[in-house]
Amino acid sequence: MTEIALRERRRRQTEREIGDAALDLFEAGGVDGTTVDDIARAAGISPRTFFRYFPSKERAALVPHVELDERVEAMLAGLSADRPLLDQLEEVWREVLLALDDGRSEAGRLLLRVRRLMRAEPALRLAAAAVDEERLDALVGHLVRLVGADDDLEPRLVVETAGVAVRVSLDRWAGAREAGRAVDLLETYAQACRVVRSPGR
Amino acid sequence: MTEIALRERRRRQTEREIGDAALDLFEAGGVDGTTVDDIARAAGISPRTFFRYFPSKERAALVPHVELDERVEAMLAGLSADRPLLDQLEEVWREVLLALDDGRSEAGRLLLRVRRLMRAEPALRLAAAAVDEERLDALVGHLVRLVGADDDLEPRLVVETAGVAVRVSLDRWAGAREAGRAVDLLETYAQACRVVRSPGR
DNA sequence: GGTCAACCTGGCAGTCAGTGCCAACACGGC
DNA sequence: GCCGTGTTGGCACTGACTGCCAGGTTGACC
Repeated sequence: MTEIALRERRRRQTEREIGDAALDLFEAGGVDGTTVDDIARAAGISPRTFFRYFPSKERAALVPHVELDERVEAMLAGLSADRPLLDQLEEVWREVLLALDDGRSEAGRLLLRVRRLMRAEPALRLAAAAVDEERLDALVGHLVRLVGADDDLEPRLVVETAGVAVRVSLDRWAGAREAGRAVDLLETYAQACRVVRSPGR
Repeated sequence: MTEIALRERRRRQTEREIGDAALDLFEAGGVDGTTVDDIARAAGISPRTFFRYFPSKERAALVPHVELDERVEAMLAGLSADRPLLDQLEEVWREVLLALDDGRSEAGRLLLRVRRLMRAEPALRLAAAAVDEERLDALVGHLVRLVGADDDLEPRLVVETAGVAVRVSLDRWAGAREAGRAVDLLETYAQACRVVRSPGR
């Protein structure tokens, strides 16, 4: 029992250490300019061990934020079949963006670094897309079960649509921050949701 | 002049030959089970030459359909700033899907094979996502210039939203076809557009 | 018809990502 | 102190991808 929890905590810590090292190196020398050996050396582990923690070097920059993830999980578990799904999803993502506290919270600071990097690194965008795909697929599955649909077309479209608003908002936020401009993430997201809801002019 | 056109035609032909070989092999043994050497051998070229045609093995399965691409290009060039962009984009994509003729046209047959493969092959989905990203970015740039916006938030969201409808429709089409069910691509797309336009309930 | 220049191609050698296998090791439970 | 489980690192290997160079092709031009 406690043993498992202990190991889990240890694992998380190592994960974070490797992730931090990767992020530093990626920022300093680009993803292509950084080898797995570099990351492993910086994190004090062997390359072989690196691949026991991450399936690719890009993924090391995308360590999930456990605490935030758990909150999302809880919110998604609480979705109701009785209200429009898009409304509820937008509320959930809004909560998440709020938790980033414009880059001041732990999760926010981290995500800001990652999204900034992503803007310059196609390889990172790809890796992030793969992660997103998995998560959104799972979410679609959940929604299908929730509303008892025999067809996942609508849930899938709603999930993807909501996802687009989030992704575009985050990207613009990171881009503006990088350029020194201040952009309110939540306001951008609200605007994005508006556009997505009535995209014709 | 003519020389360039000739070389271009030659190049296209080789591209198609390599692409066909890759598609065959991917269908037979999966993407992971196929090496670049395999593809090169089947296409009668050296591995070194393969990489002069494609930047990765996955991309060999995603050879653009020149004829269709040119039509799309022409349609996108004819977009007007005076009508809602989403309406126009949906019309363009509708034309494209129409040209697939439910998998009976050359382009349709090819795309059906590719989309089928993509459903089983994450690596292919990733590669396709990278291609899409580039194209959609270019389209967003075009729209920004067209409407003279100082801000690409709205065009980007519109383009991505329209893209989601297309992608989801194609995926469902390929999936249904694979399962032996008949699904009308255009009808699915129309339904997807409807959902995307009023995603709440 | 021969020469020139601009490609196109293949081979070679090298880097690096990622994996299977095995031996050493850490550690909590007994 | 011993045991089982899980973690780690080294080794060797496959395979993607690249830079470089040495022929070969081909159309253009005299």
